[in-house]
Amino acid sequence: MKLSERKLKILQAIITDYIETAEPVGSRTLSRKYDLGVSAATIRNEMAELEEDGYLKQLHTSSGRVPSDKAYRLYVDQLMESRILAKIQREALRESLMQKFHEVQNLLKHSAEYLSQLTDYTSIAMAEKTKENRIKHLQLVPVDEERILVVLIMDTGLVKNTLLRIGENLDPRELQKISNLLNHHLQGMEIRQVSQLVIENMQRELYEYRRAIELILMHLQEVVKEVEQIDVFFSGTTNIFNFPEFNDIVKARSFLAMLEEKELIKNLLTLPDQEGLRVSIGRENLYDIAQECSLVTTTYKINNRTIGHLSVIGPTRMDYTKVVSIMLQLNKQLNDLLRDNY
Amino acid sequence: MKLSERKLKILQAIITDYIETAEPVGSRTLSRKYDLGVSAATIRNEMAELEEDGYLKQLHTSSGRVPSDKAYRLYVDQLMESRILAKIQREALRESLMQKFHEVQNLLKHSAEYLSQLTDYTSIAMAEKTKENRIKHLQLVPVDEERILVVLIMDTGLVKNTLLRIGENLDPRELQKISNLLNHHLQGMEIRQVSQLVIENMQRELYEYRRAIELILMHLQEVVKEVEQIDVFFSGTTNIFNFPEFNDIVKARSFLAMLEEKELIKNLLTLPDQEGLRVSIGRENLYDIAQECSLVTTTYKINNRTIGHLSVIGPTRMDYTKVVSIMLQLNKQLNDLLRDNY
DNA sequence: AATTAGCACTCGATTAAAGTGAGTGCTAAT
DNA sequence: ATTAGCACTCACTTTAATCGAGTGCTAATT
Repeated sequence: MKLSERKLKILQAIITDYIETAEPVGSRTLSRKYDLGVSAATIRNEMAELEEDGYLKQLHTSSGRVPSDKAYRLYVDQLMESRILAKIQREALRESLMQKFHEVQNLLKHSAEYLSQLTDYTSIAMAEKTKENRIKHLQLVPVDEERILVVLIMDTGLVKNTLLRIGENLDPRELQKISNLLNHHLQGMEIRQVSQLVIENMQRELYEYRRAIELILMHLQEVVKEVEQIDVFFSGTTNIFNFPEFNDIVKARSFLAMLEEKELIKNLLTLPDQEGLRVSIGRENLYDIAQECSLVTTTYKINNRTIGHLSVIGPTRMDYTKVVSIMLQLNKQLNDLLRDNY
Repeated sequence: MKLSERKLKILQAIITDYIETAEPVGSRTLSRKYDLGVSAATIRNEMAELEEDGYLKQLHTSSGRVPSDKAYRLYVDQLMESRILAKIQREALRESLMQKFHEVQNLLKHSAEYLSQLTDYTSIAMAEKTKENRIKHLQLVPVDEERILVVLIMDTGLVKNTLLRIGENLDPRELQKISNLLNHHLQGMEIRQVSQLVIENMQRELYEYRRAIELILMHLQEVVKEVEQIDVFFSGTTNIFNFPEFNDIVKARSFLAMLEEKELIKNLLTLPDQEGLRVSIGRENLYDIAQECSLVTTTYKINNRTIGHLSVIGPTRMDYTKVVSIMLQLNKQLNDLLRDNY
């Protein structure tokens, strides 16, 4: 069942108008505001049919109509035309990203900040759990007589450093020796894979430091446990107050409460393994609280392993054109950066 | 002008009741609910005088009365008796903090999480700018052929690591040599103090690596610039929806918007250089938007240098007794931890 | 002299009723 | 097939009426 050219035109006008005004749109407004070449009465008839087909919804008998999730889906898939960001804006973006690139862990976070500024919606940055990350390098750094700093570099660029109070007083040369041994045995492994056997092997090899080795490895296990917590960052959360759909305190509250549920956010962002950019609209989201929201999400990888997601979340009445354009741009720039640096 | 015993008793009852119910309290409720030994009429007369003295406010002629900031101040300074946390709770807290202690940077953040959970208010963790931090140790770690990891340890326990793409291919021994040189010259200095002269000295000393040395130092300058941004973390922001005073969308919005103003938050938390615990009530805060809020703030130091602040923020009608008790406990535990580890 | 009971009064909050207007569906004319 | 016309619907706004917790004042009581 395909929609006629005219129905599409009307539907597009309705969606555009509703995205702009957040008010249910009626036939009269439509015929006056948009040049559709037919009268209000005709539009009324077409609207009735669009409603039958599930593209429009009426809040009550005597109100204008509002696009359904199905309509937004059609809009995103077919009607919308993505704009290209101005070149200046593009280059400013690139500049800013470059500057923030020193610390990999913060890249997503900073990107989220730009994203919420550019789109005026709320943005989410989520770093993937590092469960399956492999050790790339491990370094022991002396801090003072009592303590060392353990620096752990993963293959996805994640760097984790933690203080460890070590009983013995080890000089830098000794530490280097232990570092070398650890690197030799652990490189390319997942930390959780490190078995008792491997530990014993190492202890045998450097018998005089067997206590230190044990301490360090116990410590690493704990650190990894900590790292496995989901790391979610938000920007522009108060932007939702700009949207009439959240103007009621209960809605606003439940939106903000939703953001605090890390598990839920994680599931919203990671759903199917889809390439590039994903738009999920309203009831397409499996959680009740998210069914009046839409998300536009992109996924980032290093070495073909997902390192995180970036997402824009807002009401289903979202300016998809704007958001998608901006995210496509950002996606491109970030991917370039990641490719060049990893 | 001192308040009579009876006035104090009445005032205390009013504050207690208002903190509990958030409703203006009238003379009748008061005489019924609290055993004050006098009739409602007498209370009415006393209340009228308390209002004259600025301890109570009336929203309109025929409403009950509400404590003023002045009343809260009196309450916090004289009437309130801080409870002691149950021993079990105390030990659970200690346990949790210990576990999160691996990374110094995250300690404040995690503390804030506990704080908002325990108090049911919003909590703020703020790390001090590191402008004046001194370099404790600096380590160059090889990552692969092209890049090294620069690990910077400050005397306040802050650790910062950043990737640096370095042109030359340096083997670990060479890197160690440069590390040593850098440490020798830079230890105990503030990064911003590192002058061109120092750099030239080092370059002369290790002439063959002069390019690497320059690169690293340029890089450090940039990193420090980045670190100087204020780092603020919140927990339990949606708790404010539990308070009737923020039940109106405009108030809730402006509260949340206030939190997003990092500069403002910084000024709220750092005001006077006061030891221990500080309570600032309503209009005592210099910013308009914060004048309906109270903050309870503690400051943390390492080596007598401030490393950060922890704060609980909520309506002036805050359960000061609860919040202050909890914060005193946490403060003690954290200080113990910091003393033992730094 | 201090305390208390009694009472008229105030004023925000709640409820009820009336009025408004944008939008619809249907019918008949074009 | 399209459009003008019209009666009808229903959320939203406005106005009026009522309610009730709380006060201040006065006169009686301790």
